[in-house]
Amino acid sequence: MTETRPDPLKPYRKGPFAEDCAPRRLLRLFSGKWVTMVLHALHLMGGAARPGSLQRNLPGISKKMMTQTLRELQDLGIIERVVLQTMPPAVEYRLTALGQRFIEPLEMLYCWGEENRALLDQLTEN
Amino acid sequence: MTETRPDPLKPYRKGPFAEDCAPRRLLRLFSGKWVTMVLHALHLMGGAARPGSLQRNLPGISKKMMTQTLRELQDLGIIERVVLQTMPPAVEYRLTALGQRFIEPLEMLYCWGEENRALLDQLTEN
DNA sequence: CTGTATCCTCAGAGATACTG
DNA sequence: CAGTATCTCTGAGGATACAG
Repeated sequence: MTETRPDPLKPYRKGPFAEDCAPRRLLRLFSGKWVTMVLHALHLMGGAARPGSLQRNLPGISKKMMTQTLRELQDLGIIERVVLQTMPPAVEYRLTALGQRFIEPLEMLYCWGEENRALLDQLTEN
Repeated sequence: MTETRPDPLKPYRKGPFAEDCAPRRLLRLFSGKWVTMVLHALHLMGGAARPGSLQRNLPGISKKMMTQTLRELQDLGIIERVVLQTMPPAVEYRLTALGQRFIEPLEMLYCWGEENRALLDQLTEN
């Protein structure tokens, strides 16, 4: 117990390409299958949307992955869950101020991808 | 044998957030654990580098993942494998013209990440 | 030094059914 | 409609030993 073993994360912390450097953390955030799509959709929908609406706009996502992704983004402080005081009560998710900031690099990527579709098509498919 | 089952990819192909739209393909390319780090390192090293050198600059990557990532990028036409006619012969990998183009969005992300380290630190860690 | 071949683990992702 | 709870499974990622 309390064995003295080498920190398994240590090797990642050295050098100019450290595993947990800022850019890498951004890339990790974007590496989930649905995170970027949910954020992008949320952005296109004006920064706020109801779960059902989101799900209908993201064909292929399961209810589980939708909830899971929303929860993750919520825990990160990127979106917030708001209970609307309507009758009957409704739920919607909104980009936070922090979340809005992360839309910037995401939209950069989306724009680049759309403008350079030709390059992406050029990639040898396998 | 040639069963007639519903195309499992079909649902992803519909709607404005299609799974295989250009921006998504770019994001998928960048979602591998080492792809972006290898490309970024290669870029910082002048667009060409020997495998051993790359590996020393990417602490934590195993030889297997190194080879695998290089092979993948090579198959996509993003990098090329060059055998140097030296004595003894040596190998190096170079960004192709196509590959150079993909450096653009990647460096965008890296820059954004570095300039916005504060925002990334602000994410509620869990 | 470069690259391959195995084997293994575990987390991400999905299918399904159930609860307010 | 929103959300939870299980169960399953594929495959990305990693460790290790071997080969040219």
